[in-house]
Amino acid sequence: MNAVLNLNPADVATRPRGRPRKTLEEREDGNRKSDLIAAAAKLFRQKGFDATSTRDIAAAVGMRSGSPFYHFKSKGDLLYAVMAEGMRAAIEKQQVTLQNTHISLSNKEQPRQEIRRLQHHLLHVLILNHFEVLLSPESDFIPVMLYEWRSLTPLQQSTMATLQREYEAVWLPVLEALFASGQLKCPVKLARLLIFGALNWSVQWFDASKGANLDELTDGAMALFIGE
Amino acid sequence: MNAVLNLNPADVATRPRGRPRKTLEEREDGNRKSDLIAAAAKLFRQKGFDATSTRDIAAAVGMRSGSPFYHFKSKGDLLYAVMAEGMRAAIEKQQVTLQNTHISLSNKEQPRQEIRRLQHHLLHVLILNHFEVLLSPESDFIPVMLYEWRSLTPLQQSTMATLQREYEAVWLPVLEALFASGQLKCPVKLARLLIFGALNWSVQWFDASKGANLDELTDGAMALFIGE
DNA sequence: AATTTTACCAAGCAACTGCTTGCTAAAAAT
DNA sequence: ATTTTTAGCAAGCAGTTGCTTGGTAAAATT
Repeated sequence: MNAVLNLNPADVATRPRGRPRKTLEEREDGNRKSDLIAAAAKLFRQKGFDATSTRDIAAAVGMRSGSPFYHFKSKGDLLYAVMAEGMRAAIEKQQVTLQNTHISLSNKEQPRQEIRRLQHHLLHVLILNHFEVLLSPESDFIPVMLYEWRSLTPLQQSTMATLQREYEAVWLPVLEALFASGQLKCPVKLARLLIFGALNWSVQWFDASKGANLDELTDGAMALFIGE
Repeated sequence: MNAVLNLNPADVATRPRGRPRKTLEEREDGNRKSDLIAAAAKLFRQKGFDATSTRDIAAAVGMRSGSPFYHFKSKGDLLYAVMAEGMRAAIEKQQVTLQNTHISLSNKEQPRQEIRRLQHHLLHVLILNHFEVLLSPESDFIPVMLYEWRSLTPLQQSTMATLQREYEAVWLPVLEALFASGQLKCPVKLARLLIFGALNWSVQWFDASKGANLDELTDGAMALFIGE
Protein backbone atom coordinates (compact mmCIF):
# COMPACT_ATOMS: atom_id res chain seq x y z
CA MET A 1 0.00 0.00 0.00
CA ASN A 2 1.05 3.51 -0.73
CA ALA A 3 1.48 5.68 2.34
CA VAL A 4 1.26 8.89 0.36
CA LEU A 5 -2.46 8.25 0.19
CA ASN A 6 -2.55 8.88 3.92
CA LEU A 7 -0.89 12.28 3.74
CA ASN A 8 -2.84 15.32 2.80
CA PRO A 9 -1.19 17.60 0.17
CA ALA A 10 -0.57 20.45 2.61
CA ASP A 11 1.66 18.23 4.71
CA VAL A 12 3.56 16.98 1.72
CA ALA A 13 4.16 20.53 0.54
CA THR A 14 5.48 21.70 3.92
CA ARG A 15 8.18 19.06 4.19
CA PRO A 16 10.49 19.01 6.11
CA ARG A 17 7.92 19.39 8.83
CA GLY A 18 7.60 18.89 12.58
CA ARG A 19 9.98 19.54 15.45
CA PRO A 20 13.72 19.72 14.89
CA ARG A 21 15.45 16.38 15.06
CA LYS A 22 17.98 15.83 17.80
CA THR A 23 21.56 15.06 16.96
CA LEU A 24 23.05 11.82 18.21
CA GLU A 25 25.05 13.67 20.85
CA GLU A 26 21.90 15.13 22.32
CA ARG A 27 20.43 11.65 22.28
CA GLU A 28 23.29 10.63 24.63
CA ASP A 29 24.52 7.83 22.36
CA GLY A 30 23.33 4.27 22.73
CA ASN A 31 21.45 3.94 26.02
CA ARG A 32 18.08 5.16 24.86
CA LYS A 33 16.95 1.58 25.28
CA SER A 34 17.79 1.65 28.98
CA ASP A 35 16.14 5.06 29.26
CA LEU A 36 12.97 3.47 27.98
CA ILE A 37 13.30 0.56 30.40
CA ALA A 38 13.81 2.90 33.35
CA ALA A 39 10.90 5.15 32.39
CA ALA A 40 8.66 2.15 31.82
CA ALA A 41 9.63 0.67 35.18
CA LYS A 42 8.72 3.88 36.95
CA LEU A 43 5.36 4.21 35.20
CA PHE A 44 4.49 0.52 35.46
CA ARG A 45 5.08 0.73 39.17
CA GLN A 46 3.17 3.98 39.59
CA LYS A 47 0.07 3.14 37.55
CA GLY A 48 0.35 -0.53 36.68
CA PHE A 49 1.14 -2.13 33.34
CA ASP A 50 -2.33 -1.94 31.82
CA ALA A 51 -2.94 1.64 32.89
CA THR A 52 0.33 2.81 31.36
CA SER A 53 0.13 3.59 27.66
CA THR A 54 3.06 3.33 25.31
CA ARG A 55 2.46 7.03 24.69
CA ASP A 56 3.09 7.76 28.37
CA ILE A 57 6.40 5.93 28.17
CA ALA A 58 7.42 7.66 24.96
CA ALA A 59 6.59 11.07 26.42
CA ALA A 60 8.62 10.30 29.55
CA VAL A 61 11.78 9.98 27.48
CA GLY A 62 10.88 12.72 24.99
CA MET A 63 9.92 10.50 22.09
CA ARG A 64 6.85 10.50 19.84
CA SER A 65 4.23 7.84 20.29
CA GLY A 66 5.44 5.29 17.77
CA SER A 67 9.14 5.47 18.46
CA PRO A 68 9.47 3.03 21.36
CA PHE A 69 8.52 0.32 18.87
CA TYR A 70 11.80 0.85 17.12
CA HIS A 71 13.54 -0.42 20.26
CA PHE A 72 10.99 -2.97 21.49
CA LYS A 73 8.68 -4.92 19.28
CA SER A 74 5.77 -4.74 21.71
CA LYS A 75 4.68 -3.24 25.00
CA GLY A 76 4.82 -6.69 26.53
CA ASP A 77 8.44 -7.09 25.51
CA LEU A 78 9.22 -3.83 27.26
CA LEU A 79 7.62 -5.16 30.43
CA TYR A 80 9.68 -8.30 30.14
CA ALA A 81 12.83 -6.22 29.67
CA VAL A 82 12.03 -4.28 32.83
CA MET A 83 11.66 -7.46 34.86
CA ALA A 84 14.65 -9.24 33.37
CA GLU A 85 16.87 -6.25 34.04
CA GLY A 86 15.56 -6.10 37.60
CA MET A 87 16.32 -9.74 38.28
CA ARG A 88 19.73 -9.50 36.61
CA ALA A 89 20.70 -6.60 38.84
CA ALA A 90 19.26 -8.26 41.96
CA ILE A 91 21.15 -11.50 41.40
CA GLU A 92 24.37 -9.64 40.71
CA LYS A 93 24.01 -7.47 43.80
CA GLN A 94 23.31 -10.49 45.95
CA GLN A 95 26.38 -12.29 44.66
CA VAL A 96 28.63 -9.32 45.34
CA THR A 97 27.25 -8.86 48.83
CA LEU A 98 27.66 -12.53 49.60
CA GLN A 99 31.21 -12.67 48.28
CA ASN A 100 32.25 -9.79 50.51
CA THR A 101 30.63 -11.49 53.47
CA HIS A 102 32.40 -14.80 52.90
CA ILE A 103 35.78 -13.11 52.62
CA SER A 104 35.40 -11.15 55.82
CA LEU A 105 34.31 -14.29 57.67
CA SER A 106 36.88 -16.78 56.41
CA ASN A 107 39.60 -14.41 57.52
CA LYS A 108 39.12 -15.19 61.17
CA GLU A 109 38.98 -19.00 61.41
CA GLN A 110 35.64 -19.55 63.13
CA PRO A 111 35.58 -22.15 65.92
CA ARG A 112 33.03 -24.91 65.48
CA GLN A 113 30.48 -23.58 67.96
CA GLU A 114 30.34 -20.32 66.11
CA ILE A 115 28.63 -21.89 63.11
CA ARG A 116 25.27 -20.98 64.62
CA ARG A 117 26.28 -17.35 64.67
CA LEU A 118 27.60 -17.55 61.14
CA GLN A 119 24.28 -18.82 59.78
CA HIS A 120 22.48 -16.17 61.77
CA HIS A 121 24.76 -13.53 60.31
CA LEU A 122 24.30 -14.88 56.79
CA LEU A 123 20.52 -14.63 57.00
CA HIS A 124 20.88 -11.10 58.33
CA VAL A 125 23.00 -10.18 55.33
CA LEU A 126 20.57 -11.78 52.90
CA ILE A 127 17.57 -10.02 54.39
CA LEU A 128 19.24 -6.62 54.49
CA ASN A 129 20.32 -7.05 50.89
CA HIS A 130 16.81 -8.05 49.89
CA PHE A 131 15.36 -4.94 51.53
CA GLU A 132 17.88 -2.87 49.59
CA VAL A 133 16.85 -4.55 46.36
CA LEU A 134 13.18 -3.94 47.11
CA LEU A 135 13.23 -0.50 48.66
CA SER A 136 16.14 1.50 47.34
CA PRO A 137 14.51 4.50 45.71
CA GLU A 138 16.09 4.19 42.27
CA SER A 139 14.81 0.72 41.51
CA ASP A 140 11.21 0.11 40.52
CA PHE A 141 12.19 -3.04 38.65
CA ILE A 142 11.56 -5.65 41.30
CA PRO A 143 8.22 -4.29 42.54
CA VAL A 144 7.04 -4.34 38.94
CA MET A 145 8.13 -7.94 38.66
CA LEU A 146 6.31 -8.92 41.83
CA TYR A 147 3.03 -7.33 40.83
CA GLU A 148 2.81 -7.59 37.04
CA TRP A 149 3.61 -11.27 36.53
CA ARG A 150 0.28 -12.07 34.91
CA SER A 151 0.89 -9.75 31.99
CA LEU A 152 3.81 -11.91 30.84
CA THR A 153 3.38 -14.72 28.34
CA PRO A 154 3.69 -18.22 29.81
CA LEU A 155 7.11 -18.56 28.24
CA GLN A 156 8.33 -15.29 29.72
CA GLN A 157 6.87 -16.35 33.04
CA SER A 158 8.86 -19.54 33.15
CA THR A 159 12.06 -17.71 32.26
CA MET A 160 11.47 -15.31 35.11
CA ALA A 161 10.68 -18.22 37.42
CA THR A 162 14.10 -19.68 36.63
CA LEU A 163 15.79 -16.40 37.53
CA GLN A 164 13.80 -16.25 40.75
CA ARG A 165 14.89 -19.75 41.69
CA GLU A 166 18.47 -18.72 41.05
CA TYR A 167 18.04 -15.77 43.40
CA GLU A 168 16.41 -17.90 46.10
CA ALA A 169 18.84 -20.78 45.75
CA VAL A 170 21.33 -19.02 48.02
CA TRP A 171 18.76 -18.76 50.79
CA LEU A 172 17.84 -22.42 51.03
CA PRO A 173 21.06 -23.84 52.55
CA VAL A 174 21.05 -21.02 55.11
CA LEU A 175 17.47 -21.75 56.09
CA GLU A 176 18.19 -25.47 56.25
CA ALA A 177 21.13 -24.94 58.57
CA LEU A 178 19.05 -22.68 60.80
CA PHE A 179 16.28 -25.25 60.87
CA ALA A 180 18.71 -28.07 61.65
CA SER A 181 20.22 -26.11 64.53
CA GLY A 182 16.76 -25.33 65.91
CA GLN A 183 16.99 -21.59 65.46
CA LEU A 184 14.31 -21.67 62.80
CA LYS A 185 11.23 -23.53 63.96
CA CYS A 186 9.24 -23.57 60.70
CA PRO A 187 9.89 -26.17 57.96
CA VAL A 188 12.16 -24.69 55.33
CA LYS A 189 9.84 -24.93 52.32
CA LEU A 190 7.07 -23.05 54.06
CA ALA A 191 9.45 -20.71 55.87
CA ARG A 192 10.86 -19.56 52.52
CA LEU A 193 7.41 -18.64 51.23
CA LEU A 194 6.35 -16.85 54.40
CA ILE A 195 9.62 -14.98 54.80
CA PHE A 196 9.66 -13.74 51.22
CA GLY A 197 6.05 -12.73 51.67
CA ALA A 198 6.85 -10.68 54.75
CA LEU A 199 9.79 -9.00 53.03
CA ASN A 200 8.19 -8.44 49.62
CA TRP A 201 5.07 -6.96 51.14
CA SER A 202 7.19 -4.11 52.47
CA VAL A 203 6.96 -2.41 49.08
CA GLN A 204 3.31 -1.79 49.96
CA TRP A 205 3.93 0.11 53.19
CA PHE A 206 7.54 1.26 53.21
CA ASP A 207 7.87 5.00 52.83
CA ALA A 208 11.35 5.86 51.63
CA SER A 209 10.76 9.58 52.12
CA LYS A 210 10.14 9.05 55.82
CA GLY A 211 13.79 8.15 56.17
CA ALA A 212 13.18 4.79 57.76
CA ASN A 213 16.15 2.61 58.45
CA LEU A 214 16.71 -0.66 56.62
CA ASP A 215 18.96 -1.98 59.39
CA GLU A 216 16.20 -1.62 61.96
CA LEU A 217 13.82 -3.32 59.56
CA THR A 218 16.26 -6.18 59.17
CA ASP A 219 16.74 -6.55 62.91
CA GLY A 220 12.98 -6.68 63.38
CA ALA A 221 12.60 -9.32 60.71
CA MET A 222 15.38 -11.42 62.22
CA ALA A 223 13.75 -11.15 65.63
CA LEU A 224 10.42 -12.24 64.17
CA PHE A 225 11.73 -15.22 62.20
CA ILE A 226 14.33 -16.74 64.46
CA GLY A 227 13.78 -14.91 67.76
CA GLU A 228 16.91 -12.72 67.97
CA MET B 1 -31.18 15.57 21.15
CA ASN B 2 -33.34 13.16 19.28
CA ALA B 3 -32.19 9.57 19.45
CA VAL B 4 -34.20 8.54 16.42
CA LEU B 5 -31.54 10.27 14.37
CA ASN B 6 -29.18 7.52 15.48
CA LEU B 7 -31.39 4.67 14.30
CA ASN B 8 -31.55 3.69 10.69
CA PRO B 9 -35.06 3.19 9.30
CA ALA B 10 -34.69 -0.57 8.89
CA ASP B 11 -34.16 -0.96 12.60
CA VAL B 12 -37.14 1.18 13.43
CA ALA B 13 -39.37 -0.82 11.12
CA THR B 14 -38.33 -4.19 12.58
CA ARG B 15 -39.15 -3.32 16.18
CA PRO B 16 -39.43 -5.17 18.52
CA ARG B 17 -35.95 -6.38 17.63
CA GLY B 18 -33.12 -8.28 19.28
CA ARG B 19 -33.04 -11.25 21.62
CA PRO B 20 -36.07 -12.12 23.70
CA ARG B 21 -36.18 -10.36 27.04
CA LYS B 22 -35.98 -12.48 30.14
CA THR B 23 -38.83 -12.51 32.60
CA LEU B 24 -38.14 -11.45 36.18
CA GLU B 25 -38.30 -15.05 37.37
CA GLU B 26 -35.54 -16.06 35.00
CA ARG B 27 -33.56 -13.09 36.29
CA GLU B 28 -33.71 -14.73 39.77
CA ASP B 29 -35.28 -11.68 41.43
CA GLY B 30 -33.23 -8.94 43.03
CA ASN B 31 -29.66 -10.18 43.43
CA ARG B 32 -28.40 -9.29 40.00
CA LYS B 33 -26.34 -6.65 41.71
CA SER B 34 -24.48 -9.24 43.76
CA ASP B 35 -24.11 -11.38 40.65
CA LEU B 36 -22.30 -8.46 39.07
CA ILE B 37 -20.12 -7.98 42.13
CA ALA B 38 -19.18 -11.65 42.21
CA ALA B 39 -18.42 -11.78 38.49
CA ALA B 40 -16.41 -8.59 38.68
CA ALA B 41 -14.42 -9.90 41.66
CA LYS B 42 -13.53 -13.05 39.75
CA LEU B 43 -12.46 -11.17 36.63
CA PHE B 44 -10.63 -8.41 38.50
CA ARG B 45 -8.63 -11.05 40.29
CA GLN B 46 -7.96 -13.07 37.15
CA LYS B 47 -6.95 -10.27 34.82
CA GLY B 48 -6.68 -7.16 36.97
CA PHE B 49 -8.97 -4.16 37.10
CA ASP B 50 -7.63 -2.31 34.07
CA ALA B 51 -7.51 -5.37 31.86
CA THR B 52 -11.12 -6.25 32.62
CA SER B 53 -13.67 -4.42 30.48
CA THR B 54 -17.18 -3.67 31.59
CA ARG B 55 -18.23 -5.77 28.59
CA ASP B 56 -16.41 -8.78 30.07
CA ILE B 57 -18.32 -8.34 33.30
CA ALA B 58 -21.65 -7.90 31.55
CA ALA B 59 -21.06 -11.01 29.45
CA ALA B 60 -20.16 -13.03 32.55
CA VAL B 61 -23.64 -12.49 33.96
CA GLY B 62 -25.44 -12.63 30.60
CA MET B 63 -26.09 -8.93 30.16
CA ARG B 64 -25.44 -6.59 27.26
CA SER B 65 -22.59 -4.15 27.40
CA GLY B 66 -24.40 -1.11 28.78
CA SER B 67 -26.55 -2.81 31.36
CA PRO B 68 -24.16 -2.94 34.32
CA PHE B 69 -24.40 0.85 34.40
CA TYR B 70 -27.98 0.56 35.49
CA HIS B 71 -26.74 -1.04 38.72
CA PHE B 72 -23.43 0.83 39.18
CA LYS B 73 -22.76 4.31 38.00
CA SER B 74 -19.19 3.56 36.99
CA LYS B 75 -16.66 0.77 36.67
CA GLY B 76 -14.76 2.26 39.60
CA ASP B 77 -17.84 2.06 41.80
CA LEU B 78 -18.13 -1.60 40.95
CA LEU B 79 -14.54 -2.13 42.06
CA TYR B 80 -15.27 -0.32 45.28
CA ALA B 81 -18.35 -2.47 45.84
CA VAL B 82 -16.24 -5.61 45.40
CA MET B 83 -13.74 -4.47 47.99
CA ALA B 84 -16.28 -3.14 50.47
CA GLU B 85 -18.21 -6.40 50.31
CA GLY B 86 -14.97 -8.32 50.83
CA MET B 87 -14.02 -6.34 53.91
CA ARG B 88 -17.53 -6.47 55.30
CA ALA B 89 -17.57 -10.27 55.06
CA ALA B 90 -14.04 -10.57 56.45
CA ILE B 91 -14.79 -8.44 59.49
CA GLU B 92 -18.01 -10.31 60.16
CA LYS B 93 -16.33 -13.70 59.86
CA GLN B 94 -13.54 -12.64 62.18
CA GLN B 95 -16.01 -11.44 64.78
CA VAL B 96 -17.96 -14.68 64.69
CA THR B 97 -14.82 -16.78 64.95
CA LEU B 98 -13.55 -14.73 67.84
CA GLN B 99 -16.85 -14.86 69.70
CA ASN B 100 -16.91 -18.64 69.50
CA THR B 101 -13.33 -18.79 70.74
CA HIS B 102 -13.96 -16.56 73.73
CA ILE B 103 -16.96 -18.59 74.79
CA SER B 104 -15.15 -21.91 74.62
CA LEU B 105 -12.27 -20.48 76.62
CA SER B 106 -14.16 -18.68 79.37
CA ASN B 107 -15.95 -21.94 80.14
CA LYS B 108 -12.92 -23.47 81.78
CA GLU B 109 -11.60 -20.84 84.18
CA GLN B 110 -7.98 -20.48 83.06
CA PRO B 111 -5.35 -20.30 85.81
CA ARG B 112 -3.08 -17.28 85.68
CA GLN B 113 -0.06 -19.04 84.17
CA GLU B 114 -2.15 -20.23 81.29
CA ILE B 115 -2.55 -16.71 79.93
CA ARG B 116 0.51 -17.32 77.76
CA ARG B 117 -1.22 -20.29 76.19
CA LEU B 118 -4.39 -18.31 75.74
CA GLN B 119 -2.64 -15.57 73.76
CA HIS B 120 -0.85 -18.20 71.74
CA HIS B 121 -4.15 -19.85 70.98
CA LEU B 122 -5.77 -16.54 70.07
CA LEU B 123 -3.08 -15.74 67.52
CA HIS B 124 -3.48 -19.22 66.09
CA VAL B 125 -7.20 -18.64 65.68
CA LEU B 126 -6.66 -15.23 64.06
CA ILE B 127 -4.10 -16.57 61.59
CA LEU B 128 -6.18 -19.57 60.60
CA ASN B 129 -9.18 -17.32 60.11
CA HIS B 130 -7.14 -14.94 58.00
CA PHE B 131 -5.95 -17.78 55.77
CA GLU B 132 -9.57 -18.81 55.33
CA VAL B 133 -10.51 -15.27 54.38
CA LEU B 134 -7.66 -15.08 51.87
CA LEU B 135 -7.66 -18.55 50.38
CA SER B 136 -11.15 -20.01 50.47
CA PRO B 137 -11.95 -20.71 46.83
CA GLU B 138 -15.22 -18.80 46.63
CA SER B 139 -13.85 -15.44 47.64
CA ASP B 140 -11.83 -13.31 45.26
CA PHE B 141 -12.83 -10.17 47.12
CA ILE B 142 -9.89 -9.75 49.45
CA PRO B 143 -7.14 -10.50 46.92
CA VAL B 144 -8.70 -7.86 44.68
CA MET B 145 -8.60 -5.42 47.56
CA LEU B 146 -4.97 -6.16 48.30
CA TYR B 147 -3.82 -5.67 44.73
CA GLU B 148 -6.12 -3.07 43.20
CA TRP B 149 -5.95 -0.31 45.81
CA ARG B 150 -4.51 2.29 43.47
CA SER B 151 -7.53 2.24 41.19
CA LEU B 152 -9.71 3.62 43.99
CA THR B 153 -10.28 7.34 44.44
CA PRO B 154 -8.52 8.87 47.48
CA LEU B 155 -11.84 9.05 49.28
CA GLN B 156 -12.61 5.41 48.63
CA GLN B 157 -9.08 4.54 49.70
CA SER B 158 -9.47 6.18 53.08
CA THR B 159 -12.79 4.45 53.66
CA MET B 160 -11.17 1.12 52.93
CA ALA B 161 -8.26 2.02 55.20
CA THR B 162 -10.72 2.54 58.04
CA LEU B 163 -12.23 -0.89 57.46
CA GLN B 164 -8.76 -2.42 57.39
CA ARG B 165 -7.88 -0.81 60.70
CA GLU B 166 -11.07 -2.22 62.14
CA TYR B 167 -10.04 -5.69 60.98
CA GLU B 168 -6.54 -5.34 62.36
CA ALA B 169 -7.60 -3.76 65.64
CA VAL B 170 -8.32 -7.19 67.09
CA TRP B 171 -4.78 -8.35 66.38
CA LEU B 172 -2.93 -5.59 68.18
CA PRO B 173 -3.73 -6.49 71.82
CA VAL B 174 -2.86 -10.09 71.09
CA LEU B 175 0.49 -9.13 69.59
CA GLU B 176 1.17 -6.76 72.47
CA ALA B 177 0.52 -9.45 75.04
CA LEU B 178 2.78 -11.88 73.19
CA PHE B 179 5.50 -9.25 73.00
CA ALA B 180 5.14 -8.41 76.69
CA SER B 181 5.45 -12.07 77.66
CA GLY B 182 8.53 -12.48 75.45
CA GLN B 183 6.99 -14.96 73.05
CA LEU B 184 7.10 -12.46 70.23
CA LYS B 185 10.54 -10.95 69.85
CA CYS B 186 9.78 -8.29 67.24
CA PRO B 187 8.27 -4.88 68.15
CA VAL B 188 4.52 -4.96 67.63
CA LYS B 189 4.21 -2.23 65.00
CA LEU B 190 6.74 -3.86 62.72
CA ALA B 191 5.59 -7.38 63.56
CA ARG B 192 2.08 -6.53 62.40
CA LEU B 193 3.34 -5.37 59.02
CA LEU B 194 5.65 -8.32 58.51
CA ILE B 195 3.10 -10.90 59.65
CA PHE B 196 0.35 -9.55 57.42
CA GLY B 197 2.85 -9.50 54.59
CA ALA B 198 3.72 -13.14 55.11
CA LEU B 199 0.07 -14.14 55.26
CA ASN B 200 -1.25 -11.94 52.46
CA TRP B 201 1.50 -13.03 50.10
CA SER B 202 0.06 -16.55 50.26
CA VAL B 203 -2.52 -15.58 47.65
CA GLN B 204 0.41 -15.52 45.21
CA TRP B 205 1.56 -19.09 45.76
CA PHE B 206 -1.25 -21.01 47.44
CA ASP B 207 -2.83 -23.56 45.14
CA ALA B 208 -6.28 -24.44 46.40
CA SER B 209 -6.66 -27.24 43.89
CA LYS B 210 -3.62 -29.01 45.33
CA GLY B 211 -5.66 -29.67 48.44
CA ALA B 212 -3.19 -28.05 50.81
CA ASN B 213 -4.14 -27.79 54.41
CA LEU B 214 -4.78 -24.46 56.06
CA ASP B 215 -4.12 -25.90 59.53
CA GLU B 216 -0.61 -26.96 58.55
CA LEU B 217 -0.05 -23.53 57.07
CA THR B 218 -1.17 -21.93 60.31
CA ASP B 219 1.07 -24.16 62.41
CA GLY B 220 4.02 -23.26 60.20
CA ALA B 221 3.30 -19.56 60.49
CA MET B 222 2.99 -19.80 64.28
CA ALA B 223 6.29 -21.65 64.45
CA LEU B 224 7.95 -18.98 62.35
CA PHE B 225 6.61 -15.99 64.25
CA ILE B 226 6.73 -17.08 67.86
CA GLY B 227 8.77 -20.29 67.70
CA GLU B 228 6.12 -22.96 68.38
C1' DA C 1 32.03 10.64 -2.44
C1' DA C 2 28.59 7.32 -2.21
C1' DT C 3 26.10 4.10 0.43
C1' DT C 4 24.10 2.04 4.39
C1' DT C 5 22.57 2.12 9.09
C1' DT C 6 20.60 4.21 13.14
C1' DA C 7 17.16 6.38 15.47
C1' DC C 8 13.78 8.46 15.19
C1' DC C 9 8.98 11.41 13.46
C1' DA C 10 4.28 12.17 11.36
C1' DA C 11 0.25 10.19 10.38
C1' DG C 12 -3.05 7.13 10.93
C1' DC C 13 -5.72 2.57 11.29
C1' DA C 14 -8.54 -0.78 13.42
C1' DA C 15 -9.90 -2.33 17.62
C1' DC C 16 -11.46 -1.39 21.98
C1' DT C 17 -12.72 1.58 26.03
C1' DG C 18 -16.19 3.54 29.54
C1' DC C 19 -20.34 5.36 29.34
C1' DT C 20 -24.87 7.58 27.55
C1' DT C 21 -29.23 7.73 25.29
C1' DG C 22 -33.83 6.48 23.89
C1' DC C 23 -36.60 3.01 24.38
C1' DT C 24 -39.47 -1.14 26.11
C1' DA C 25 -41.55 -5.31 28.14
C1' DA C 26 -42.83 -7.15 32.33
C1' DA C 27 -44.00 -6.49 37.19
C1' DA C 28 -45.67 -3.72 40.98
C1' DA C 29 -48.31 -0.14 42.79
C1' DT C 30 -52.26 2.61 42.57
C1' DA D 1 -57.57 -0.37 34.60
C1' DT D 2 -54.14 2.77 34.60
C1' DT D 3 -49.80 4.47 35.98
C1' DT D 4 -45.20 3.95 37.66
C1' DT D 5 -41.11 1.38 38.50
C1' DT D 6 -37.66 -2.03 37.49
C1' DA D 7 -34.31 -4.10 34.77
C1' DG D 8 -32.68 -4.23 31.24
C1' DC D 9 -31.49 -3.86 25.45
C1' DA D 10 -29.77 -1.66 21.04
C1' DA D 11 -27.06 1.59 19.22
C1' DG D 12 -23.55 4.48 19.20
C1' DC D 13 -20.26 8.39 20.57
C1' DA D 14 -15.92 10.24 21.69
C1' DG D 15 -11.74 9.11 23.28
C1' DT D 16 -7.84 5.89 23.83
C1' DT D 17 -5.10 1.88 22.75
C1' DG D 18 -1.16 -0.85 20.65
C1' DC D 19 1.06 -0.83 16.69
C1' DT D 20 2.36 0.01 11.57
C1' DT D 21 3.96 2.53 7.69
C1' DG D 22 6.55 5.69 4.83
C1' DG D 23 9.77 8.78 5.14
C1' DT D 24 14.26 11.26 6.64
C1' DA D 25 18.20 13.73 8.84
C1' DA D 26 22.38 12.65 10.83
C1' DA D 27 26.10 9.41 11.66
C1' DA D 28 28.85 5.53 10.39
C1' DT D 29 30.80 2.79 6.96
C1' DT D 30 32.71 1.82 2.61
